[in-house]
Amino acid sequence: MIKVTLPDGSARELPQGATPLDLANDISKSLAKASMFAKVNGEEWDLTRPFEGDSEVALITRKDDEALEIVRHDTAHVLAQAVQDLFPGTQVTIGPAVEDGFYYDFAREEAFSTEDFEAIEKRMREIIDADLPFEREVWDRNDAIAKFEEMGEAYKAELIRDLPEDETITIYRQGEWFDLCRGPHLPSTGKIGKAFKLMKLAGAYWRGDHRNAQLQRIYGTAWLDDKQLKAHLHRLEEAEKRDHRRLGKQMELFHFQEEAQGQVFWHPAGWTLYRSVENYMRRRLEENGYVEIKTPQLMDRKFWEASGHWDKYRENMFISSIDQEEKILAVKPMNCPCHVQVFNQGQKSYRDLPLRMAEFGSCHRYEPSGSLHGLMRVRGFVQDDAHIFCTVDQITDEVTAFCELLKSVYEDFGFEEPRIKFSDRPDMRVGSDEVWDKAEAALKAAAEASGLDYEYNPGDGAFYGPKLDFVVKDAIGREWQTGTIQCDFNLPERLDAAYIGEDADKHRPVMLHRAILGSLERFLGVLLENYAGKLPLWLAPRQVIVATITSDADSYAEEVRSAMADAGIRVETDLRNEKINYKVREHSVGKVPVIAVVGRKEAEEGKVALRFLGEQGKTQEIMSLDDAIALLGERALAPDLKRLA
RNA sequence: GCCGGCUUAGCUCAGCUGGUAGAGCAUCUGAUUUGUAAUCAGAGGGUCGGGGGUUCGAGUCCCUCAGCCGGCACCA
Repeated sequence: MIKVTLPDGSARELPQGATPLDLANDISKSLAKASMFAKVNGEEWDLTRPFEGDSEVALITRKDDEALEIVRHDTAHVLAQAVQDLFPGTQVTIGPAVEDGFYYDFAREEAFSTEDFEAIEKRMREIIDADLPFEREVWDRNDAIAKFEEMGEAYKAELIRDLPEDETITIYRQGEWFDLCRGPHLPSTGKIGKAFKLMKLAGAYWRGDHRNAQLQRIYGTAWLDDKQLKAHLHRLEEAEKRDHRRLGKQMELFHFQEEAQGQVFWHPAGWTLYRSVENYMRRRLEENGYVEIKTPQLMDRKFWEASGHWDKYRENMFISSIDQEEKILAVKPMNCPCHVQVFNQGQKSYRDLPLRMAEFGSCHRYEPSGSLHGLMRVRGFVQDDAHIFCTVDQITDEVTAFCELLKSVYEDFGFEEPRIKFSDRPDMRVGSDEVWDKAEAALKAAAEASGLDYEYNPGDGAFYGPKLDFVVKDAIGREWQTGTIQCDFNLPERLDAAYIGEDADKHRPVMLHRAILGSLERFLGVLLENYAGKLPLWLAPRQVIVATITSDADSYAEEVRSAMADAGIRVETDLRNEKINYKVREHSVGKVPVIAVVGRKEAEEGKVALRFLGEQGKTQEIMSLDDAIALLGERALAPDLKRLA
């Protein structure tokens, strides 16, 4: 007999060779039915895998979050079997569970088509209906390699070869078909259910390296039941509606065209929004002790060579030359070398530090064509960039102050707290290891002093220093980096930045590269998606539409518009010969936050009827024009100005 | 950049196996003066992404280029 202990501390005796499933059945039939897999002494364990002696056991049921992961992983196995059944000669590679579903990467000469999905899904359902048991087998390493090679599964053989020597090689069978897999799996394919759907086809490099062969990836989504699946598909549809590219068109904010690939044509409404954000940011920077500068678009390549950008990013830099001159100018891909030029003018003293130098810096980068994505990834963009020149001792305070400012800005824009990543030295970098040790230690200490909750992202730092990145999510869960702060001991050296210390000697300052919004373009994209286009009053390009009910109210409407405009409200009239229903609908669809309805009654009484977006069905607020102006004027203030008021 | 898909009116999209293009909305014109999410009627609008080919004939088939979309890779 063996003794198993459950999480609540209770213990049971089971015969030798008993499995977690036996345990579950011993407790109750319903538990056995709901169980998906087990954790035995902390290790993930199939329900049908016998205990290996006395154990501590936790049964994971459908209610647990981890259950979904198993279902997805199992669905990936079923997908692989279905594909190999239908398309002989296709090699399998890897197929993990991911957020919302799973994928499987296949190697096959011919391309799959989404038209194949129907047949594949059908075969998958057959495999699930067959209720094939998942059977775990431990194999000898060399036998496994030989077997997979014999089967023509070169990728699988390579995977096994690269596993650590002491790793137990397990394969899982489902009927005739089997795959190398660590497990665990459900007891049988029937337990997976059918709440899955193949979603999309994509290319993906073997082991994520573009120098390797490209595989064909099939993405699917999988859930515990149809209701969850439907809900997920519905979420995707809703997310599509708040795609900033679609909103940009609907709200006439901006457009793109192929003659200026990756660059934005801002329309009047979009530019109004852009300026609201920029002006807000400018005030926040000023309030926080920054000075603002503006530097050239084109600069001699020698500065980029000195900084190291030319070596690392030459391929991604636009250059400019002119017939009359030999020299090559680079269109600036970033602002730091320019800021060092400003810093280097005149002699700086330790008393000047920390010097916080900001620029709404317009930059251009030749981003790979496949990476361009609406406003989120462009070739021409503006950063709310700044460089803080400071001493080593000042790093912690400056990082802390920066993080505080960033949090406050994000709050003003209505964002949840962003995810934070700490990235250290990359393989391709400048500077000695000693300098990197210093920079990483300083940044980490500062992050910890600021009480940041960050994840470690090894090897992903900038080539000149480690960084903290701030990441937000878009409408369909894709993540975009916005803010950043980077600790740099290298560029001051390479670009010869210096200040005179207390000791009257020359010293190198540390540069903290930092941005809060990152690229204004990207931030606006994220902002639009975050609000699904329904921007708060202070950001809305058109804040109020004065809509008339009959033409009798035209002159009064103009009076209202003019008074509101004088109070600084962005307001327009709609005097068209249309029904009020029509106007209300059109401006609501157009995401105008406030519609001021005026008819004969309002004109006679000097009032307006305010209707607020997103409050459909709620009664309008009727008030005097003066009260309306006071109310809207106050509500339309940017959050920082509201705090001052 | 790589893999796959898409590109038809200002916008959103139909157009089967090849027989010289269609809807809704928008626009314009007229009528209607209207009380909180689409008033009615009429009209105009397209070298079907560019180039090349097959064919008696191409929006439809083939090649090629570009852009966009979805991933991957990249992201100072």
